[in-house]
Amino acid sequence: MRTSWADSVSNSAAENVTAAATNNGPASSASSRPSRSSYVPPHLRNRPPSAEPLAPTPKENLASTNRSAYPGPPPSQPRWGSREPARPGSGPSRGGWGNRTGGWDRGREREVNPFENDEPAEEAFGEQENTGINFDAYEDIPVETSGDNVPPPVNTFAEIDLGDALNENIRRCKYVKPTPVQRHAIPISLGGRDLMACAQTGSGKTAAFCFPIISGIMKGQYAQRPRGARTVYPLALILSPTRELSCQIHDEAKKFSYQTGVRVVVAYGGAPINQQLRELERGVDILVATPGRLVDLLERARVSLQMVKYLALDEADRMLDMGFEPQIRKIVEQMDMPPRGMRQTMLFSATFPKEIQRLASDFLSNYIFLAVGRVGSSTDLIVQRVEYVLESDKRSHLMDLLHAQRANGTHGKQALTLVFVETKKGADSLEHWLCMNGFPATTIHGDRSQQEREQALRSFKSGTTPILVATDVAARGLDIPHVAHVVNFDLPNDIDDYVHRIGRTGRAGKMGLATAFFNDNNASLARSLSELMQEANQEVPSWLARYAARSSYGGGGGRNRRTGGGRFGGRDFRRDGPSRGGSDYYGGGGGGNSSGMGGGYGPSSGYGGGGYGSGVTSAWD
DNA sequence: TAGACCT
Repeated sequence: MRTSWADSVSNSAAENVTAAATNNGPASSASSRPSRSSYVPPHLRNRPPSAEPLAPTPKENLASTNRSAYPGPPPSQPRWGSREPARPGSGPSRGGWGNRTGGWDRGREREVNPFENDEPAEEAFGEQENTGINFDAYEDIPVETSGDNVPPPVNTFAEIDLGDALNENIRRCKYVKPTPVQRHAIPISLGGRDLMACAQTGSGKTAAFCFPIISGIMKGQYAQRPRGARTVYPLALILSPTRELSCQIHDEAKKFSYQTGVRVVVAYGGAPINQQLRELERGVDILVATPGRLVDLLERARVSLQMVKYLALDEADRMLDMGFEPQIRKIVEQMDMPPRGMRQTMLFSATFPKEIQRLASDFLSNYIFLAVGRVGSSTDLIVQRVEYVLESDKRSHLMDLLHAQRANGTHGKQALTLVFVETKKGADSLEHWLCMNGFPATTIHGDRSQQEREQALRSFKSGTTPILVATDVAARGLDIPHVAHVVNFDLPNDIDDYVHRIGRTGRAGKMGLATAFFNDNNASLARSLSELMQEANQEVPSWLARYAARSSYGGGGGRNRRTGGGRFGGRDFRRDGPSRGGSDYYGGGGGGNSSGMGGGYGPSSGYGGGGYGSGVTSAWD
C-alpha cells in the first residue's frame, strides 16, 4: 500500500529492479545487459513491473526506431483525428478507463497510467484539491494580446476541437474550464501562430502549450519520419532551464497525452544517458529536455530536430539570458531544426524583459504577444515583507522567523519554508547550521547529485524536511504545493528573479508570505523592489523608500530597470515607440474591462485608445 | 557574480 509519494517511489524502484532480475526475456538479452545503476530517474519510476523495459533485441530495436512512435494507420490519412477508441462493453461512467483496446497497445508495451499516483502525500496536508488550481480565482484576470489577427479566446474546452482522447485526459485532470492563459494561448497555437506569452507558472501554462502540440501531432499528417540508424526525430521540442522543471513538464505532458498515441520522452543531465537513449529509441513525438543534455544528444546524432514542428521554451527569458543563450541558439539556429516560419514557436515566462523579447523575436515569425495577469493579485495572495538585516544577523533572524512560524503553525508542524540563498556553498552551510539548531532542513543546488536534488525535493514536499535551502535552481517554474513562506535570505540581483522566487508561494489561490533580508549589499535592488511592492500594494518600509530614492539617480539599478515601465514585462516590446498615452487596462481601478480583453481580432485590437501607459502594472499584478 | 545548463 502506498503511504506517501516518497514511499511509492522507493517501493516501485525496488520492484522494478526485482522485476528486471526475475522477468527477463531472451537469455541473451538478459545476460548482455549492462549492469544497471541503482538510480531510477523520476520519469521512469512507478512503472509496473511489466512495463520495465528490458534491453530491446536488435530486431525490436530496428522496428521501434523506424516506426518511431507510430503504430497507427498509415499516414495517408489523419492517424487519430477524432477517432473514437473502440470501447467494447465499456459503460458510460468511466468512459473506457483502463481500456487497452483503444488502438494503444498494438505491438507496444502498456502505457503506464499517469493518473494513478496522483495526489501524492496530499493527506498530510488535509487538502482535497487535485489540480492545484482554483478556477474560481481565474475569473477576473486582465489579459492583453497584440499582434496581427489575434484569434479570439475560448471560454470552454468544448469550444476547441482537441479530440476525444485529449478531452478525456482533460477530464481526468479535473480541469473544468480553461484558465485565462489557456483560453487565449490555445486558440492562438491551434491557429498555427507563433506566440510569446507572459504568464505565471501555476496558471496552467504547461497545458497551454501541451494541448495544441498534442492535438496538432494527433491531427497532423506528417510524412514518415526518416529512418536514421539510431537517430530519432521528435515532432515537438520543449526546453526548460532546469532538470526538475523538465521532469515536471514531462509528468504533466504524459497525463495530457495518455492514450493518445503521442509519446513524450524527457532528457536531462545528471541521470544515466543510456536509459534516456532507450526511451528515445522506443519512439518520441514530444521531447522535453534541458539544453545541455539535448546538445549532447544532437552531437551524438541520436536526436535530429529536422522534423520539429513545434518548439516551446518554458521560462523563455531565462533560456535567452546570458548563460543559456548560446546553447539555445545552437539548438534552434545551428543544428537541423526547421527555421522560424517552418515550425511553430511558443515562448512562455512569467517575466519578459524587453531586451530578452528582442532576442526572442529572432526565433519567432509574425508572433502574437500575450500577457495574462496573475491569479488573484500579489496583494491578495502574497504578503511581501522586507526587513533590514545585516549579513552577520541573517542566521539568527531566520531562526526567529522559523521559531515564530512553528509556534503559529498548525499541529505544531513546521510550515514549508523555502529559503533562497545566493551561492551553492552558502546553501550547504545554512542547511548544516539549521540542522544543527534543530530545524530539519535540506538543500537543492547544482553541486548536488541529481539523486540528492530529487531526494531533497521529495523530502521537502512531504514535510519530512519542511525547510528547503535553495539556489535559483528552484526559483522558476517548480510547482511545490503548500509552500507557506519564501525567505529571500540573500536577495537576488535581478528583480525578475525575485518575482519568480516569491512565486513559489501563494500558489493556486492560497495565501503566501515572502520575507526578504535586505542590507547595503542589495542597494542596487532597492528601487525596483520598492516599485514592485508599491505596485502590488505592499507596505514599503520608509527606509527602503530612502534607499530607492538614493539609487534613483544612479542609473535606476541597471539591469533591474530593464523591464521598463511595465514591471513584469507584461507588455509587447514591439509596442514601445514614441510615447504612448492613454489609459491602461490594468490600472484605472475600474476592473470592468478585465475579462474580455484580447477578444478583438484586428491588428492592435485590445489596445483601446492608447495602449499601455508607462507605469502600467503588469501581467503579473 | 553566481547560478543554471551535456560528460
